[in-house]
Amino acid sequence: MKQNGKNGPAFLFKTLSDPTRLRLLNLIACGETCVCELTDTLRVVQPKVSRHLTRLKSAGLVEARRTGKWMHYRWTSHGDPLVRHVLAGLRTWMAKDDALKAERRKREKVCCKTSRRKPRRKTAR
Amino acid sequence: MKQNGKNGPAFLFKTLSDPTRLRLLNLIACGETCVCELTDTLRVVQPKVSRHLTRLKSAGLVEARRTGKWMHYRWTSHGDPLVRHVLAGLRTWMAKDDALKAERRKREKVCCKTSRRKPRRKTAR
DNA sequence: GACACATATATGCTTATCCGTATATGTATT
DNA sequence: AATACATATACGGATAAGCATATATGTGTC
Repeated sequence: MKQNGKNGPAFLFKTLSDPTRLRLLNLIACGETCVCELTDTLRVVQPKVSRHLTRLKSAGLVEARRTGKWMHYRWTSHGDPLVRHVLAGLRTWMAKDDALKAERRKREKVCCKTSRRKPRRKTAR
Repeated sequence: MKQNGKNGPAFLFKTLSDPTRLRLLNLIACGETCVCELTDTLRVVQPKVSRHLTRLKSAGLVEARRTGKWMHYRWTSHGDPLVRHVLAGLRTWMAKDDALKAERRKREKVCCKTSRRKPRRKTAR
């Protein structure tokens, strides 16, 4: 029932102390998101995204679901009270931040292979 | 009049990611506390306590007041919304933690040098 | 008041450790 | 085999611990 990662506020806050992870949480806050979408939107190399997602999951902040090759990440739905509380405050803060707002808009423009058409070629840029 | 330290959630959460700093916040949560009381209760060397308190202050989590040789630290009263929100959640969590509860009780037993001169000032929450 | 001295706290500085990143390689699905 | 994602390793930068010392205030003595 418990996640394999460490618990306690120190680990939670350390997980939240990385800017890249906050950017990831910001995008995932809009809804379930696959890794390629995150990589394309943030222009961050995929291994880096993957590593941070693993950390977010071990802290109980996000959950993952697999469909074929794609991993879909979403905000956790049944975290402990402190996690839920902090996430709520973070959502409020992120809604107001201009840079994060821009990335959320950009995410809408990125053509994700899972949700839209399936271009045979890789998504360049 | 804003704090000189960095702002933003990444810095805030990083500040909260250290166990010693959480222990300090836990003791200070009970009311204004001087440094000697913190070192005696936690059995942490004074320079270490001092550095962590500086960090907590730069993150806007605590405020300091000087009376003579003694520095009194207390939870911040006018932080930004995210700080206030996170502190509130943290207070709830800390109230339930057994180890922290024991340290709060121990703090009451520690004879602070300032207490002989005048009683501690409890701050309203 | 000027001085020496004690106490409370802060700060340099060095060392060790932690942590994020980049590159490369491995695994799984189609 | 190609694609999407994960992990392993090495490395550089950030940061905390430890020790010594500096600053600041208070107290006593003259």
